[in-house]
Amino acid sequence: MDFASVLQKNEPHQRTIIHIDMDYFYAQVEEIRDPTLKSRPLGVQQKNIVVTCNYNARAKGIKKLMLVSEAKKLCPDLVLVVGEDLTPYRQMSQKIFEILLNYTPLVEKLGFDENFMDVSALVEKREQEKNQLESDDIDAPTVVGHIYPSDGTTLNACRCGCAYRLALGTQIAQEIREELSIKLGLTCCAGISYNKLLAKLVGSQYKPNQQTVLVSTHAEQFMRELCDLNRITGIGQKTECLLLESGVNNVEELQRCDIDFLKKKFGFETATKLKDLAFGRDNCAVRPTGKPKTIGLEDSCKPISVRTDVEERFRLLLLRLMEQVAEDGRIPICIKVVLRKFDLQKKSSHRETKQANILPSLFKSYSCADSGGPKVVLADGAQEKLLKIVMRLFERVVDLSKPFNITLIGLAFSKFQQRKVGSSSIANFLIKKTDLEVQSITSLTNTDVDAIGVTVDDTSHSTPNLPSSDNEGFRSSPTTFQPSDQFYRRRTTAASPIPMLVDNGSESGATNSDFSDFSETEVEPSPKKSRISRLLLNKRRCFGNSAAYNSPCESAADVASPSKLRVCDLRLNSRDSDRDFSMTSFTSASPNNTPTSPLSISTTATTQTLSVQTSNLTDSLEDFRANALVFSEQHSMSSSPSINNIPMDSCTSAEQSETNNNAKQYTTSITNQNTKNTGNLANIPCPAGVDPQVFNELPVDVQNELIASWRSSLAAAAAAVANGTLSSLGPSGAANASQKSNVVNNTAKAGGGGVNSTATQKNTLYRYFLRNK
DNA sequence: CAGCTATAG
DNA sequence: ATTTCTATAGCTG
Repeated sequence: MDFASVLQKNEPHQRTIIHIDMDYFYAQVEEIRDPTLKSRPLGVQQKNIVVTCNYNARAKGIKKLMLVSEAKKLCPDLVLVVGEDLTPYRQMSQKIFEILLNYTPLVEKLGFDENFMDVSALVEKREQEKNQLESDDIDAPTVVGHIYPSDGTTLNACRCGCAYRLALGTQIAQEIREELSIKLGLTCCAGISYNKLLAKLVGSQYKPNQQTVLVSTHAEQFMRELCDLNRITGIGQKTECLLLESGVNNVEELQRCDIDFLKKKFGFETATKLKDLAFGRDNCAVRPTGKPKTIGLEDSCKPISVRTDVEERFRLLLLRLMEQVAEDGRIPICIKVVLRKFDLQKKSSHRETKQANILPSLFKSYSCADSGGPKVVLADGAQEKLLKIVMRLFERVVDLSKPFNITLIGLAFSKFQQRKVGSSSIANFLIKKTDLEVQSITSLTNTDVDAIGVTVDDTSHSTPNLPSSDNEGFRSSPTTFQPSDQFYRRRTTAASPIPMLVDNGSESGATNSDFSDFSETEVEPSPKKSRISRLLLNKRRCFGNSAAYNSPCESAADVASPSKLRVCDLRLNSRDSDRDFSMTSFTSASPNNTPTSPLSISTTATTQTLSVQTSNLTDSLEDFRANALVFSEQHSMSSSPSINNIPMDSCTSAEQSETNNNAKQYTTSITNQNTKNTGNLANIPCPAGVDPQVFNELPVDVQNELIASWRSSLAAAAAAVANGTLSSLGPSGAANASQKSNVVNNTAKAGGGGVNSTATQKNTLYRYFLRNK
């Protein structure tokens, strides 16, 4: 018995999969919104297309994706409902999804109107219940709905017991369909089989509002009878074309054809996959659908050739998009524009996209009394900032000095942060996964924020705003400290004993696109990270600290200082982190150290700092030192001090901590900001904003160079103020008549960032050593 | 990583 | 032949 069940687990038929496919989904939703439509031929219209229609309309010959003009000809009394805003369909889709989740957590959405469910566990439970009855009731369970093939074959062909399980599956499918009908008034089809591919395909055998089951013994035949290759999910137009070119015309020929022949044409992976598909083999799991990775909108349109029209479209898209983001509750840190240019040569599916990272501070998050968790809205003024970013991305696709025609405009948010509270919070992450101990949540003075003239928004959970500049809102990895990406990456760099602090250095925080977004104000190209790293490494070697350099932290530039973490940034990506946490066994942490949730912390008025202590601190000492440098570098461009805020004598004793090569000295205080320890000071004056600790460790020649570049930086800033210099911005080349005003407008808007960009745009040594102040 | 293509509904 | 409005996975530089 045990042996048999082990064998059974290795059978490819052990699972019970149900595919649920709503009938003519959009049209059904519209029928619910207006029940009088049920008795009439109904089509749902997007632009000039009838994207779907009910069965009354189908009876008149209306097909999916038919032109409106054509449909009207076929059926003059066709009722058309515009369905370009997908909100009602999205909401209904969500209701369906939630009902399905009551049967099993293993529900995977495929579009708005289809779902896969792995009901194996439910089936097994019912099997056991039946066995416990010990009655005469050992007959196979009644099969509900259609059986493939339709020749009266019974469901007992396979010895592994899959027929029995699938019969139970048909009962479950029936229950699901009934519930959807009663609770939502929706009809659907269901396919029941032992894998996703077959469940999906067999479900459409009988439509609408019916269900069909398929057992393994007839899978091959079933696939063969599909005939058309593109009926197989996974074989799209391109692949079908290639197969047809190769002389493979239908499923049967794909089943028969030489695998080596396929391998030559498609490579090993694809060839094997194609063969498997042809025979109905598919072992891929039902992957539970979580929060979306992107939230986007797009709008096709008749050619647009004026910048302001484009901007207006983007504004509307952004507002609509924010409704979804609000509902979602996560803060996105990347925005992408999607454009289709009118181009007869290229296919209409051809799209160009540009994306940019954005600051979380553009959003405000608040908890909502109503059920659904936190909501996210745009921060004050964020709409205009985002729109500016969007238009700049637009201008990277479209050369405004030439005529253009845009036929599709899209906007999408991605890279979502997620609030995590409780067991998966970041502080627990620190406690459990590392040797770190959360010592205290100390209040960091927000003078560094105030000093640069920014008001901190007490009421929001958003991060403090960065100084006002034309680039405000951009999130640029190399210039702005944002820990979240590093958290994402940390998931895959598990080796480090201190995941918070160490990155394996393989990934650069800087990205080309980030910098090209900045390039309009940053005259110099972005500093090469490797250059900084090498510079730092060399400095270390001067001090003979090579041992510390053999630590997992290879690249100083990739390290983030935990002492600089803003608690409100401590959000993890939802699903990924959930998975990682759940799959990692932790030793339990002291409950007393269970931290306040990031949410509540960040509501307080001051910026917060996580102060941490590590037991093997000596090993990471060098990391911390490196952090000081790196963070300064990251911080300098986005929060470059205005001239008024550079204290000429800032290297006073209070600001400086002791110069000491002994690592243990660091254990008392990692965050220099909180250090009361004034220590003995080096004689060399330290440039403003540079960590004296760091400064003092530099070779004399570098110190001198640093001071020199500091002075020149001051001079530049002074000059900028004196001249009222504005940053040069953007392409202001010859504009044709219709776009001239746009260009002027564009230039006028460039004013914001003047001093900053001039003062620190030089790629000076000083900039790299600016401290986080 | 950024951007594109293929895929699916 | 190809359209609409999404969303994801995977490839490439």
